[in-house]
Amino acid sequence: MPELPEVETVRKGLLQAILHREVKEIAVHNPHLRMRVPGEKLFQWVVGNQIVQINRRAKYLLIALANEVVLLVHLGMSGKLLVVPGGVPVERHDHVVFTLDSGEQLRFRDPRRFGLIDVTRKNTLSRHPRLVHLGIEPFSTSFTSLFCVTTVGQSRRPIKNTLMDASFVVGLGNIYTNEVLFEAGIHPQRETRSLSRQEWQRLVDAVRSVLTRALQAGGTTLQDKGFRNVLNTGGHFQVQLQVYDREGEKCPECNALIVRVRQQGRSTFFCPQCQK
DNA sequence: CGGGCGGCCTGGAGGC
DNA sequence: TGCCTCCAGGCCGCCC
Repeated sequence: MPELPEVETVRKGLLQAILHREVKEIAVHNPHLRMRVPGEKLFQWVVGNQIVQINRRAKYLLIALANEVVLLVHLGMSGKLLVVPGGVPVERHDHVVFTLDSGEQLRFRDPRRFGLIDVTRKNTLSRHPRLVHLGIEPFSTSFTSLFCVTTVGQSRRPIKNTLMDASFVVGLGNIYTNEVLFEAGIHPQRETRSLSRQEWQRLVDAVRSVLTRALQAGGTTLQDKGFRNVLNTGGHFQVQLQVYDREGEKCPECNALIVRVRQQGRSTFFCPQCQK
């Protein structure tokens, strides 16, 4: 669900909607997210401060305030950050509501509560326990085939598991990992250490290309309940998906039937003809 | 210590 | 119509 393109889409929406706004009020309706929402700290550190920057690290949104405090938000599976006009009734899963000086509200809505909200000081942000183990950003110029060979080139895990491991490279979830492997023509169950330098290059290129196109499409929204941006509208990349959620359909390249297997407890989709 | 896997959580889909 | 089971999946903690 929210992978890098979705989180980045939300970030762009937040830049338009809430940059330079001041947080006037915070209401925590349900603190029971993946990690307990630190209500007291939010009230003391966030209320009365202006939003001065909105960044992203991996799938975390980092909302920086004028007092050198940073709000961390992770959308988990079903989390949304919505910007709504004042006066709109709060819904059942609006767990945390930030009221801004414009009168609008920023709402964290998350039916499954896999999301996370935390607050930390800017000078210790990089040592935050949720950020400290994260791997490389896929759009970093340091993310090269040589980097991949050096860091995970000896691993015996299936390549799909490696790509989804955020301590290696961040931002890829199940949907985009399937698409990346298809674009690179690599079988998801290949042993990581069996990849040639050329295949790693195809993977690195495919990661950037798939993520770029998904971002241009505003992310992937598979069902009614799926991903939404801050204005509560969906993305369009689902129509460009080549293999994900297309079991039994024809491969767009060779017309072979797309296969689904279970890997790492997750659905894996691939073309048995094109992906070697 | 690399890495596999269970559990968290709810709503929707499908079977009967 | 209603009850049940299964499934979706990011990430952490547990354990081999």
